[in-house]
Amino acid sequence: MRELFHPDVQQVSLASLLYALGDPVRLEIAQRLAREGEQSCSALCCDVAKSTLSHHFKILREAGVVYSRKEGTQRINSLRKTELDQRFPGVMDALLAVAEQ
Amino acid sequence: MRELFHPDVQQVSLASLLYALGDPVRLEIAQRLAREGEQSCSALCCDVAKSTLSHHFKILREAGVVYSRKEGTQRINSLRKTELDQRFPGVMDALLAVAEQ
DNA sequence: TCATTTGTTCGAGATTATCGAATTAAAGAA
DNA sequence: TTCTTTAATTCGATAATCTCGAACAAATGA
Repeated sequence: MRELFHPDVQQVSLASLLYALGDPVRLEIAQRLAREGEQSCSALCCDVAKSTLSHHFKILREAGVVYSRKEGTQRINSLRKTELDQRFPGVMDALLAVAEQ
Repeated sequence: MRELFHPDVQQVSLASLLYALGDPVRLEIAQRLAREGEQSCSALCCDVAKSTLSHHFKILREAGVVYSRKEGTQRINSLRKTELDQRFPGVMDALLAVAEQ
C-alpha cells in the first residue's frame, strides 16, 4: 500500500469541499470521524461495497477533508479539522452541529 | 411555463443541500442571489449552455435552495434564506461568509 | 512460505452531466 | 388574430462519474 496524496487545504475550493460532503455516506464518515475520532475504513463500514468505500475515501482525501496514514494492514483516517477551520472558518462547525440532530 | 415544484425545506437533508451547492456554477448562483438579491436566470448567465443552467436551477430548487416564481416570460429566482436558516442554523451564513473572500 | 486482513485497482453496467436543437409560454407588434 | 421576440424547459446524444464484484497488492502472523 503506497502513500496517498493529500492536498494543501488552502488550495481546496469551497465547491470541492461541499461536493465531497454532498453524499450521505461521505457526510456520515466526516461526522463520525469528528465525533468518534480517527479510525480505520473498516471500522466505518457503511452498507456499500468496499471498493465504493475506497472511492469515497479518495474523494474525501482529495478534498482535504480526511487524512489517511497507514498502520499495519489498515489505514487510519482522521478529519483535518484544524486546517479546514483555518481555510473555511465556521463551516465545519456549522455542518457538524446540524448533522448532530 | 407551468409552476415548478418547491419542496418543504424541513424535508431536505443536509447531504442534498451540500450536493446542490457542491458545484462551482450552482455555488456562485447561490452566492450572487444572496449578495445581489433576486433575479432572473438570464441575469445570472454563467458560461454554460442555457439548458445546463436550467438543469442547475432544477437541482437548486429541488434542494430547497432557490425559489422561482414566474414573471412574464422570465423566472425570478431568490434564495430561501430564512427557511434554510431555520432548517440548517448557521450553515448558509458560514458558507456565504467564506464565499465572500 | 502460506493464509489472513485491509484496502486499492480494474472492468462493466448504471446513473448523471453537458451540449445543441426543438419546444413551450408569455408579451408585444403588426 | 397572427407573427415575432424573449426566456426558459425538454429532448436526444455523447461524455463523465458512480457502484459493484473480481482481481490485485501490502503488511501481519501462523
